[in-house]
Amino acid sequence: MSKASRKAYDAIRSRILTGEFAPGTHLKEEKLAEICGVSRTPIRDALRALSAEEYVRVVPNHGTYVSEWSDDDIRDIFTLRAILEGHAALLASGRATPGHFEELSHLHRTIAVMLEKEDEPDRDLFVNSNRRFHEIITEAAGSRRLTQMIARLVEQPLIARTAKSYTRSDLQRSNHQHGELIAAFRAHDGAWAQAVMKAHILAAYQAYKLRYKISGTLDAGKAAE
Amino acid sequence: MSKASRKAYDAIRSRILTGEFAPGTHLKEEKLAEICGVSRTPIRDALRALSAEEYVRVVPNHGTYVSEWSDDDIRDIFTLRAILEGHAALLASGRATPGHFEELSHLHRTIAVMLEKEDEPDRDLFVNSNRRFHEIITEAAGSRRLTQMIARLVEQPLIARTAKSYTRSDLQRSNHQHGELIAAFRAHDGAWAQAVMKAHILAAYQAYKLRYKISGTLDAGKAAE
DNA sequence: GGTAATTTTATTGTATACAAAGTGTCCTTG
DNA sequence: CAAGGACACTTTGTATACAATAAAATTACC
Repeated sequence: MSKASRKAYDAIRSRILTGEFAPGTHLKEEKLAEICGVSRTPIRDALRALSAEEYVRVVPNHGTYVSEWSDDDIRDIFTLRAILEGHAALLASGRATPGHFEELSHLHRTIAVMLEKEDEPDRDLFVNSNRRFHEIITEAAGSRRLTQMIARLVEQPLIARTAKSYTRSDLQRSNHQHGELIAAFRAHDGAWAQAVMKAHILAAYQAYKLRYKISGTLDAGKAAE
Repeated sequence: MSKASRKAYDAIRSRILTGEFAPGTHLKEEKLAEICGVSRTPIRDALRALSAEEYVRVVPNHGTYVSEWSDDDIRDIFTLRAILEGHAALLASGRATPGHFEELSHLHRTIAVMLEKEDEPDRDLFVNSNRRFHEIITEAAGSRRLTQMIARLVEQPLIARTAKSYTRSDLQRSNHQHGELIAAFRAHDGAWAQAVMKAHILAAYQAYKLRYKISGTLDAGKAAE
């Protein structure tokens, strides 16, 4: 994507992420063009890209609307994340380099240090470190397609909401699981890494559900016999 | 997508599928506009859409090129198909309706009848029936996102090439596995359905590899303990 | 006064013209 | 003769004008 399109893409995406453009909002091209300071052409480019990533849905001849996520969508996202990131962890356990280990350990310690302090946990630090932690693992897995699929699932608003729903002990549990993942990687035990990653993500879903009062269980559970 | 864009999309996509636009080809917008009988604007729409589906890759300020698939890409595609379609089979086993059963059985018989004849197998019939068979299962799984992910993986040229690589006994094995999938669905045994589906796809990868002389094993194999 | 047809208006879709960026060639110069 | 720079050319990127479409409001007719 090039200059103006990129500018428009970033501007629109960030406004969706912050909630300035709420789910269901009808995004009008002319208005967006004005906001972004470019013409409608790159705006349309950006909207099509955002549509491919499910941030918006475009209805032909009607317009494009900010995506609304149903409880079923949320369930599907966590289910697929558990499956795909689990697989990524499996692959990464055989392919991670010393450089990967080092960065993972560093992030693990960073969060641990933050959680040891008395005051309110720094959730921004947690969200960013956590995102990077997961990114490293999917990168280490070494499959372009897998990386892209996961990236499209891990939409930021959902992650941010999940982190907000965490209690201090949830945060500690999460970081403990990160530590266990590192141990599994060091042992080159793919099955272990995969199991920890799945548990890690299903626990996140549980926290999310409790916070946002979604009922129902995760289908992936049936697979984990 | 609307009229002109759709027209361009279909025209370009079908030319990629038939090989008229070979992998690596530089697709020039003006030329495409001439071929499709529309202006460059909908052509660009179509190219961006095809890019999201990995049919082409667009290099900013240089142009868009028909995707070339490496052996690693092929491996990733089959691996991810095994995982995701396996999961779809798991879900479908709990959600398939009598209507689904009926159509699956019909397709199964159609292929069986075709294979009983003495003459050369009708590969077009096989490809189409097979595609529909898998489509029904992913639809029955009832997850929009999962359906879309699988659809993006199952690119037609790869499927067509796979079918071409099949011997008569491969075709029979494949259809036998379809029968076993139906049995698993009828028994509402998700784990069974998932296992059969994974095996079904990994067998397809094996046939593909033998035909096209790709070496290396499938990473997913490690997961199937 | 209500309903249906029609006009108006708001918004997206398409074409075209122009701007920017990159590539290669040819000329100049050391 | 080689290296560097300028220029021309090709191709993509962006803006704008116009066309098509769908929704809403208004008017006419029953």
